Amino acid sequence: MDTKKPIEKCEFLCVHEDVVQEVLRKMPEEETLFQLADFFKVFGDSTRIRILSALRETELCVCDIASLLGLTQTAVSHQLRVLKTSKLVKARRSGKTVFYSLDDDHIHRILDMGICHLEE
Amino acid sequence: MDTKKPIEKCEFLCVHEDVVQEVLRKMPEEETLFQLADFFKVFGDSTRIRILSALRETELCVCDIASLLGLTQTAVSHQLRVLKTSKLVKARRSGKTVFYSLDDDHIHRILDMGICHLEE
DNA sequence: ATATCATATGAATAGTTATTCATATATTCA
DNA sequence: TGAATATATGAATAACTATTCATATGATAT
Repeated sequence: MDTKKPIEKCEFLCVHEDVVQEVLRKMPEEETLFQLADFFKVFGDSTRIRILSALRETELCVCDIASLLGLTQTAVSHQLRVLKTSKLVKARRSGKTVFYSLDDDHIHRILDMGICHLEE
Repeated sequence: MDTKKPIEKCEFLCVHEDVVQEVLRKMPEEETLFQLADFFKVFGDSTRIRILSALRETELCVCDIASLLGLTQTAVSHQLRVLKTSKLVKARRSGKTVFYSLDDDHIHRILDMGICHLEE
């Protein structure tokens, strides 16, 4: 309560304590918010967005995606792993080839919503 | 056509040219996809998500946000600038205090959609 | 089995970004 | 005007992440 002030200067002197408490009570769990940020983070990279956007049309193998987007096979493979870990895409093996596709229709909608937002 | 192969090894030998062309034709503009990634990127940070989540309840001043989330005033201020630049929040000055709030209802819905997705 | 092809992966590098520190600006009050 | 307060900002640092390089794995065909 009586810690030395010189260092703290303007540290939170202006806080509206009641408002803060009320908001804290209403907000979702910390954990939920971290998960939410992680969720959006996956969409927040142009390479991944372009991959998802391509997969929105049809399933594609790694080479097709690389060719399509002008990326190396390795870069695509790494990002597909991220997308797969996040359950945004799924893989289907056919011989030497692995075909990727969007994991479910939900992903479609999220992309559409984003594009829709840009158009405003 | 007859460039030396040794270096290229497995570079795109397996491409399904017709499929690639078709997808390319249907995909949105490159530019749109980059914008889309940038849009999601703003949501892809836990500090920003927590700030937005707090502002979902009510407008708040910088100090309140900092106190609420256990962050420094500076860190909050920097992130508010990012959010403001991206048109996700707006500022209202009242004397020495600046109150921030979500820029429009749209942001609400995007957050809700994200949370909704997590709950599946 | 061996060679070839498609994909995956570990490690290193390069590029990006969030936070901190120091300080500046803007507003109020005495 | 000068002191105090709330917020903003530039520069440096620290943490993170995408890409590349080299190589491994998995699958097919000869």
